[in-house]
Amino acid sequence: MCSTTPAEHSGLFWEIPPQLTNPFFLVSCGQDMDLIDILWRQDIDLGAEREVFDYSHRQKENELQRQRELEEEKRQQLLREQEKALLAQLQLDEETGEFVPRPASGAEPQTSTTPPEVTQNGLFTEEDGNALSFDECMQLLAETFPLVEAIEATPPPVEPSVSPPASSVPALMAAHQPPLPVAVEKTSQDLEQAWMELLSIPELQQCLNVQMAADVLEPSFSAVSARPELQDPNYNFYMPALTDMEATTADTVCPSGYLGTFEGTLSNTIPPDNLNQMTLKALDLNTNFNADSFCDMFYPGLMNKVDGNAPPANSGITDLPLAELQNTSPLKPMDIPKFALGEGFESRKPEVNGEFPDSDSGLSLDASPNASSPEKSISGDGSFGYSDSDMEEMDSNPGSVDAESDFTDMFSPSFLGDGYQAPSSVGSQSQEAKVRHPKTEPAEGGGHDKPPFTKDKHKRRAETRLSRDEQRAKALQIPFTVDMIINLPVDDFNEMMSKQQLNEAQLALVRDIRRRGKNKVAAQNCRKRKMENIVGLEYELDSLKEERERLLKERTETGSSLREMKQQLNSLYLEVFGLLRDEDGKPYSPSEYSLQQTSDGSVFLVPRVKKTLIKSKGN
DNA sequence: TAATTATGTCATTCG
DNA sequence: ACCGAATGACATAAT
Repeated sequence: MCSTTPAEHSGLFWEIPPQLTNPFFLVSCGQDMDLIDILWRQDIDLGAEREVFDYSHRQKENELQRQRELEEEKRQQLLREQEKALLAQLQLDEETGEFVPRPASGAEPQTSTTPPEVTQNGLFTEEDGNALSFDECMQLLAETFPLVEAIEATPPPVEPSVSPPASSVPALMAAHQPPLPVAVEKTSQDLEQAWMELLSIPELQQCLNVQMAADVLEPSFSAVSARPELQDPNYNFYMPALTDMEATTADTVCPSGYLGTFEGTLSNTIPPDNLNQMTLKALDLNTNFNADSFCDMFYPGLMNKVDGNAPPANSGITDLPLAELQNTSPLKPMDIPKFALGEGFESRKPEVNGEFPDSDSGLSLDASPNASSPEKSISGDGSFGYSDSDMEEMDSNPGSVDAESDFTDMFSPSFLGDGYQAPSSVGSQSQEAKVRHPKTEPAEGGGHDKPPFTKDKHKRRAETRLSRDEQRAKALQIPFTVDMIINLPVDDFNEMMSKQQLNEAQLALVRDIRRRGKNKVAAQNCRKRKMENIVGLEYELDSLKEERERLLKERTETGSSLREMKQQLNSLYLEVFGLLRDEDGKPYSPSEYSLQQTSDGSVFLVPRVKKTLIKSKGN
């Protein structure tokens, strides 16, 4: 019966009795005669005999008695719930966060965990007919007034574009109910885009993280965290819901005006005591449409923080809360993997595991393998789980290097473990090289970057990253900076090492760090020199090419000049020879005479005949 | 997706 | 013989 729990109706939808507006309810619920009973009892002036409504007095009396019993039971249950609501806010958060039925109310059959199908099929038993009546009412109401009622029932008019929680509910319903107006989906899409843009703002993410850190320690979230919808397209609703959820506790952090809108609408409609109850009920309602999405919508922070299944692109966000968790919570480092693995998180997808930032720096990846294969947990496993992808994920949080460092520091002791043995430097390197990459590939391959965060990912590529050796040094708690280890002169380095009592693993690591660091610098210098050599050679090549061109040009010019001079000489010769005359005043024949110049500059006319004679004699 | 580039690392040689 | 620099070769990430 939908009208048997006044307290449940004291809130949002009380003004709209579904059983009166929806004929389907009367039919499907199968308790129309009970309703008539009630109506008859409530209004004695009905003017008609009871027999008009009843099949028989006997049946009605039985039903009436049963109805009274149920009402009494409901009333008691309500009292218990109200007591609990007044007891502690924390408990209420717990319930909403856990998404499970209220623990104390044994008389309450099924509420939030009731499968949606049960409430929808209309096959009410007498017990869950009462227990689910309000859910049914909510569903019917939602079906009858999908969007309008949800918003209009809240007195202060809320603008959909700035009220993610209010409008996201119908959006989620739309995923399950095709008859919804198209405008609703469009609105949700716009909201999605708007949220993507909003979430891409680092400041806003940080703002959200601060709040998330405050709720990290909420004890009951395992049921929420275990769900696998990491790629849920409704992820965009997480953060709005998060802000909504946390607006109740941390209004001061998030400046956005919409944070309190949904809260405000509820609080304006119902008394504060019923607020959480109403939230729970509304939650039940929406489990019919998209339970996962709705859960995510209301408890995103918990998911992000606890199970480490934060949407990968959001990995940068999760770093900070995790780090803060380490600092603020009584949890010990070793508790984290136990916590993550033992409380329902084992259902995580494998690739999601790798996606968790810092995961194999001691949390999830290396925590469990540690026990099974200790030798891999030594420096051999990429030096305590630090790998290229790890570095990438660690550095993924812009400006949170400190947080990451704290994180590493927190986990290093547990990482070393009792079975830790000093690796030989050579062995550690080779083994490290073997193990590191296969382990990181799944993490890389399992990326679920969401569009809003791709910019972050690109951005963080440019971030300065802690080198692997720096991470290793942190992991082994080397008391020196990598810079000192590498750049100190030999004497100073030896002196520094002698002052500190380091175990063999630390010594080996320090030696490797120094060797690698030196070699890294040497390689850089070598490459620099090589490049300089290449540049110098290229410059020299250009110079030589220019020289060659110049010489070729000069040779051409010289040749042409030589030809010109020869031509001039020939002309001069002919001119001079033409001016010569013999005793008879006749010109000399060029075939018989020629002009020849001696070394002292004198010019003589030499008869060619002699020449030919000499030549003939010589022959 | 393939090609190219940048960088880190190891092994080896050189001074 | 030892040590550190230099460098070739390779692997991997980034472009």
